Amino acid sequence: MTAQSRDILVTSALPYANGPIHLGHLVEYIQTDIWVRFQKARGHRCLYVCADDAHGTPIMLKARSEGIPPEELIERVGQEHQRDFADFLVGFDHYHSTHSPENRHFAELIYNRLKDQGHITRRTIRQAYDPEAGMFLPDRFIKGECPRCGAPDQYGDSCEACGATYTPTDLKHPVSAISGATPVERESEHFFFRLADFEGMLRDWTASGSLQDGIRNKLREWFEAGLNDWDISRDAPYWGFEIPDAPGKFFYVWLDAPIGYMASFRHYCDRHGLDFDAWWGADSRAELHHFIGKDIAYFHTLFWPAMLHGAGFRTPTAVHCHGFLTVNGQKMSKSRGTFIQARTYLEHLQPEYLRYYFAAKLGSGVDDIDLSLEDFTARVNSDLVGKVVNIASRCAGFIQKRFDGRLADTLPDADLYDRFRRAGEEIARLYEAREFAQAMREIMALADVANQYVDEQKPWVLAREEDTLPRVQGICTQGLNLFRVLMAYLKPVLPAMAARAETFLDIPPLTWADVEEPLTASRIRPYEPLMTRVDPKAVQALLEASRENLQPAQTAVPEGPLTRDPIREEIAFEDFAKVDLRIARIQKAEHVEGADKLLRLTLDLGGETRQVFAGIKAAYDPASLQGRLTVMVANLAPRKMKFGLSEGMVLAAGPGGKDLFILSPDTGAEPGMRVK
RNA sequence: GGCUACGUAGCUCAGCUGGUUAGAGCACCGCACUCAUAAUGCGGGGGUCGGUGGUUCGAAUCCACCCGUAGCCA
Repeated sequence: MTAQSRDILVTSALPYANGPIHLGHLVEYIQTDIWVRFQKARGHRCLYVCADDAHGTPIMLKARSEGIPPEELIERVGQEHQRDFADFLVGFDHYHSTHSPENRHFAELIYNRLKDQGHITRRTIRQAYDPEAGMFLPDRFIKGECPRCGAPDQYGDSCEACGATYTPTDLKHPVSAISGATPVERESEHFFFRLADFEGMLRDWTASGSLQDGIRNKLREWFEAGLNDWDISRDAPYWGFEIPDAPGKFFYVWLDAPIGYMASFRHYCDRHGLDFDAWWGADSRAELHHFIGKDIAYFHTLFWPAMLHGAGFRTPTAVHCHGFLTVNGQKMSKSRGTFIQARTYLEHLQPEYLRYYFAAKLGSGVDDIDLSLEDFTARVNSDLVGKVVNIASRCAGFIQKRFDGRLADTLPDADLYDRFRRAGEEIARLYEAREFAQAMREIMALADVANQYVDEQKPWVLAREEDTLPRVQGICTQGLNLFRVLMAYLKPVLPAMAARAETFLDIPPLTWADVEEPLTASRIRPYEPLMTRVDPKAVQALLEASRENLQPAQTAVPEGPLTRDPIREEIAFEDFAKVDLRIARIQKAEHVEGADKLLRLTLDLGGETRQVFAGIKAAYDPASLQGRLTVMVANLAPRKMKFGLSEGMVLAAGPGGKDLFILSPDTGAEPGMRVK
């Protein structure tokens, strides 16, 4: 049924070895793993490799702060990463490290070949240097005041308050984040990769149809802006590979990171007797697919193909970008408990819930996807347990009790089975195109049909009469066969549940081709629940645990709101009692024309309404405020403002700008209630 | 700030190159059923398709501007 077997090498981006895997990472590994499992199920030779990205300044500093050698840090984190991936059923064929002999070999090889062909140049640049720590400082390690808006404590590349971008030397009052010393400028010779040498080749590669539309647009923009040299060296002290014949100079971590794909595969080849060059040689006929996040598209669509081409290797067949993960519609947040680590999730919930939910939301585009925990619970329970598992569950009892576990010899509705079988073609096309969400929709539509079938046939009615009882065996055999087809289609997403289904049906591991023939006249085993429901309480516990996770981190930071803004002088109760705080419902929230910071709020006090102007425009979307309860100062003297009269104020915490947080009462509070 | 995406029912999302009364799942309401992990089936209510203006016989779908969200600016 399928075309000839393909050779497909697949990678996910290398996770950085200075911290744990979180749910945002998992979008990518789950997406890739589903695609790989699908290819394998279809009978292709598909290999999935990955590695830890184990070099660079952040790792060097983190190891230093823990008082251990970097080797020890990356070994430990590497083990943690692999355990997390394995527990999420991500099935790498090999997982390696960029701090490995293979990677050193390829980094040097590629560098030397590029250098021999004149694609490397040297140039002296001026850079911030920490005289106390004795090292050059990456932009992110310099802090100071924003040159545009004066916001304190901003990083060396951009301002979080006003969004300005600049270079570290523009910062006012810069300090090193490492030692606190004032950085000085110092000269150093750096090595550059001449990316512009490859513009023609890159334009051809871009046009070859292996990129998503959004990414192609982005590339066009980058081409128009012009391709600049890429700085690929860093000065000692640096944690990485020293550049050959250049003592004290190291490869920038981003140079050897993607080379880690090759190193990992090389290691696999050595163990399994594969011909590396057949996959990576310039004339390779194997496919090479990289799955990455959209934030690192630049490295994978420009530097990486250019490096490969320049060094005489093949270029990628495709680079697949995905978007970011938001939780409950917002960026993952430590304070909201939505910055969820893989390990924390595993302590509360099954990995396959998340695999299915991601599959149900992922398409081929670069759009962000949202993990809405309420939707997550409802979707998994309804689709997987209510629909799919239900088919097996409602048929199994009859076969077991009435027919001693024996399936009928033939299917009563061969056409229906055939319809399920033929749907596999379209579902495979969707998997191949990474349209997982659409594939899940197709599969669930079939699950609905299967439930309708059982409903129409009413085996529970037929089972009451002796003369209609024999038909029950056929109907339930039909139902179980429809379930089996669905399970084959879902197996890339739900490998563990598929394995339980295989045990239940007493069949060898399902492949895509198995659906060609129905399962008849065999014996099944006693039914056991194939999947249990998501417990909303476990979801809540997960959020709580994630919130707790960073308590230590927060207390470890010496500087907090209290040091910046100390508690004010003591007051008497009478002083406090003068302030009349009331619960208010935000009836309307709207932008004020011409106002930079203000929103106009119409507050319902449960009897009267007030107009209040609040300086929270940067922090809240008006639509998200409407209907919310909050707390206001109700007896504050009205104030005439440029845009109208403000009759009170709403309470909010935070330094300002985007970081403002208005108050919410617990459920039960009603507009007008006094807060005391 | 510039650029690239995105903004459709309470929630999560489909809607290809513009064309009859805008769709699905979940949630909600009613009915049926009781085999199944209170699962399933049938029916129903619910949307000014972010806003404003424009192109067109006709726009959720094209254009401009505005608002909001995300990413990139090496």
